[in-house]
Amino acid sequence: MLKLTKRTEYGLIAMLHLADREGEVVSVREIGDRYPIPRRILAETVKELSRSGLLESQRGASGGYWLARPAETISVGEVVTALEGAPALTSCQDLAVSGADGSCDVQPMCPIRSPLQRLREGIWRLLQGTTLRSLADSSLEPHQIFTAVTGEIAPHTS
Amino acid sequence: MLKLTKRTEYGLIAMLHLADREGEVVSVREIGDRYPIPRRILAETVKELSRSGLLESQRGASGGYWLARPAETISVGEVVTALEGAPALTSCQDLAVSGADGSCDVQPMCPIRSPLQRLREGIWRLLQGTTLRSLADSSLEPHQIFTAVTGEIAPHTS
DNA sequence: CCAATTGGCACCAAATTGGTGCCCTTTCCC
DNA sequence: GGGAAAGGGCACCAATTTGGTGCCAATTGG
Repeated sequence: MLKLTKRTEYGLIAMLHLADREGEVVSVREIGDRYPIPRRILAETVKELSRSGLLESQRGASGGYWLARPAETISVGEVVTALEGAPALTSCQDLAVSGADGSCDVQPMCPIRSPLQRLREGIWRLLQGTTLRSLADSSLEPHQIFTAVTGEIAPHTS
Repeated sequence: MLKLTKRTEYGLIAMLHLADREGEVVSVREIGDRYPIPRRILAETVKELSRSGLLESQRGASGGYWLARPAETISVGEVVTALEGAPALTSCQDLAVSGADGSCDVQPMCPIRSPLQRLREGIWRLLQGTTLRSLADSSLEPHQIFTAVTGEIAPHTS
């Protein structure tokens, strides 16, 4: 099913929120208070993003998370990859590993003929080409961010 | 998980095969003999494509399926939609229905601000912009077609 | 020391996927 | 007319994926 998982959506929301607070240390509690997301899952998700190196964290009382890099250098694709793995193809690696027809054995040039692979790659490029900054700069209210990502309406936007 | 279902992959393979035999009536048996796909599922899939109007069929002894329209007018997006439904957003319909913030109530103009929606739309456009013909014209051998779509290796390419 | 916060696992229920079984209907061909 | 070859319709099933919890340990500021 060509769509992102809830966890990925949550992750994007969190990343967006952190992008908005760039420079500050933000706790999961704060993020959870703003969006109708199961706090627990949010914590899991953010933890995962931290493990993947997209976020950095500080434990303890006044701890929390923050973007590991500037928002304009983090792509949606990276978030997706971190939370649900690279979209199967990753160019043509998969084929190379299984020892396919032999045309794309060496990694150097990789204009895989398979047009469908290219299609998938196109999607991938789309994701990689969209940065958190470009997402955040659309001047969206918190609840709008939620709506934008999930397609649902935020119940308790507080 | 940003990826197509097996059924969709099978569907694409079948459509590609039928595009190659444009003008002829092709049975599921023939398609099934060429690719390592559970015949049964293939039949289900093709039936579905027929119900969606992408294929036409003829019952009886020498029956089979054929493309309902020229291969250059059928997009990958249509096949995907037929087999796994339209990718959730279909522009902004979903939001409008649920009565969101009010900006996109009327259907006329729809430059939804939500950039993520646009992202999903971009993917969609990619799929809609790729025709069966453009897929088929990459001069692929049958087993290469299979490999292209599934990312696996065809066992009995016969 | 205590409360706030992140870190790590194991576990679970529901939905989605991938795949079968079984039988009916239509049509060609002998 | 009858049988074989095809498509059509459903119901059903097992494995995987998703979405979500429980529970507790480790860190750290006050």
